[in-house]
Amino acid sequence: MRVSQYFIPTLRDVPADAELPSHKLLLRAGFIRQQAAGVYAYLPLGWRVIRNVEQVIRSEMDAIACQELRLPTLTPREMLEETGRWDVPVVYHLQDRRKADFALGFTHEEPITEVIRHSVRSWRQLPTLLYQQQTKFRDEPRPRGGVIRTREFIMFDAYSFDRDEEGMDVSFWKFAQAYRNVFRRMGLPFVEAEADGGDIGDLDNREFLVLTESGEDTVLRCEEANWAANAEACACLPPEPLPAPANGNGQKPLELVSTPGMRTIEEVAGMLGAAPEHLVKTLVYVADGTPVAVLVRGDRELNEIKLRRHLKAKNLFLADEATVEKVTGAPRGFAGPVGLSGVRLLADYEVAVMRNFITGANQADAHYVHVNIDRDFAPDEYADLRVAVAGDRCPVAPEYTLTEARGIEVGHIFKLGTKYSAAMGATFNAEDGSTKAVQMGCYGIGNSRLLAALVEASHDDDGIVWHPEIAPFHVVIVLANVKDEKAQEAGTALHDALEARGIPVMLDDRDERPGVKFKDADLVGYPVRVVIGKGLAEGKVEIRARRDAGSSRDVPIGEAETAIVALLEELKGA
RNA sequence: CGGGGCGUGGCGCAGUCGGUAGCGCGCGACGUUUGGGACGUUGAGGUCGCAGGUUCGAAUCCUGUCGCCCCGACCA
Repeated sequence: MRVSQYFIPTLRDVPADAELPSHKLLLRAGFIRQQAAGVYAYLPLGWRVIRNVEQVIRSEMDAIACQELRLPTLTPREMLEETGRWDVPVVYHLQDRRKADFALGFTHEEPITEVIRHSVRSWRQLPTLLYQQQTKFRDEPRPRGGVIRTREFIMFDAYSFDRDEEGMDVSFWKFAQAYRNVFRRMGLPFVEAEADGGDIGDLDNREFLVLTESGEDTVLRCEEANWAANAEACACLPPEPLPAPANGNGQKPLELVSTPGMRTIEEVAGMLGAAPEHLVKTLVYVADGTPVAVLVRGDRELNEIKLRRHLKAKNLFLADEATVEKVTGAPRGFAGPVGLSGVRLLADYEVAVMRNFITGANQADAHYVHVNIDRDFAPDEYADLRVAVAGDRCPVAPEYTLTEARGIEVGHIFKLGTKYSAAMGATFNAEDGSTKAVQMGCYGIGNSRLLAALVEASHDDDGIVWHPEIAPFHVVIVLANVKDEKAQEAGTALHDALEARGIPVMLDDRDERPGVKFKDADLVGYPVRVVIGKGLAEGKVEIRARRDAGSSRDVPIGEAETAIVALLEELKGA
């Protein structure tokens, strides 16, 4: 391929609305263009990377006998109503000319289960693994970060169907391994993390994240134990009990203090000269219509996912001012556990070991100091309810502490059990003659998001640095001076030789100054750059790896082909 | 949905006491140039997001509306 004939609209200036490095570079290097918020066109270079990603996934799916198919993008309303998902907020709805309702596919559990329930009758047909790579539509409240979070995106989604839970387990781990292979082949540094399954299923699930500053998710890691979890799902161990003070129980007398207008933890702590961790905040939530009060140490965040799970609540939100006042008898900012009645009172484990702390007094402009559990109040129960943070003990190896990092979720795998098969009647005849619901799993990779994650993970000040496995082209041959006929001949010959070997190669034959071509080569990120220029007089060409300017070396033109092939092999391995 | 910011040639921007739009890059032509985003000459390209309003006159003032970005909520 020749650069002069290829559509590579590179930009010198960064479009003003790009902030993330990946977004800037993908725009500047001519890989993507925006059409609307969260809606992007993939230009030839970007599309080649997407196709390479698909191809890597395809080959790993072949390896586990997972078969590619193609489900419709239009999903009939009735199908989504079977599982109660027609009204999910992110679904795009539309009507045909007869006023029949359809959704644009936002995920495909229903359509795939539809296929299975009509075609799988016997245990002998299971397990079955199926996947597709297709556009998904989700009306995201806030698209962001270029191609990281979009409303229309390309996704790999796979589904497993098994006879029983053991089989589902086997399929789940097959996919986990396939995912590792996929990301490794792309040279992508990733972590596997325990995660929250959201509403998709609350069984086992596992996230694959690329660690990068600009990630949307917070990951807590224990490198010693090789363990990680998404912060929203990371368990917190109950703290060690405090050592008993020498002088009795160490409790000071309860005291009511005036704190006019001091509502936030910072304000109260500041006024009373106490550290936030000596306060306990009392949060009032409404769970399925019933108010509950929750205690968390002042410097901690309540984890709503944990609370929702603990309460087994479908609907959970922070109470409004009026409800708070009704429950506590005080305006927002002064709620406390002392004297609180008529409401279920939960406390985070950490609160159990606190002594002489500060809380709201359930009256306007007042707080209690030296509050103590049992003496002054008693929670109905304790639970793990706070958000985990760096410095916490590792839940699986408590002798180590967790560190925090940001990550982009690029893959997520779930065990579904019979959630969808039961709802949709996907059953089969088991070996013992009974009728059972199929055990399912679902598995996703954000292909288009991966494009951004790959760039976030591999770029420098000059541009993108592609791994050969997914690079749009492996090699660029730069003709320093196109007017030089000898160089042209040599470049064309080398180009043709590499192409004949099946190596995707680009010949930069534009009538531009060399500097322009070098800048573009760096920006686009070809793993290997060959320059045919001054050295040709001595029969030499320059070869260098994009990732390492210092790797530049001159080789005799006759050895260029083998040197390039060897360099590509080296780059693939590392 | 709440908060903040921004809409002016393809891209980046300037242009508010209101007077009929400018700069850089890019683009076309010609010439010189050719190892890290060259230079000269010349040329094309803009209903100033849209709709109302105020005014003799609006990119500029007022009202409304649409779009885009960022933070948060949300993220099946």
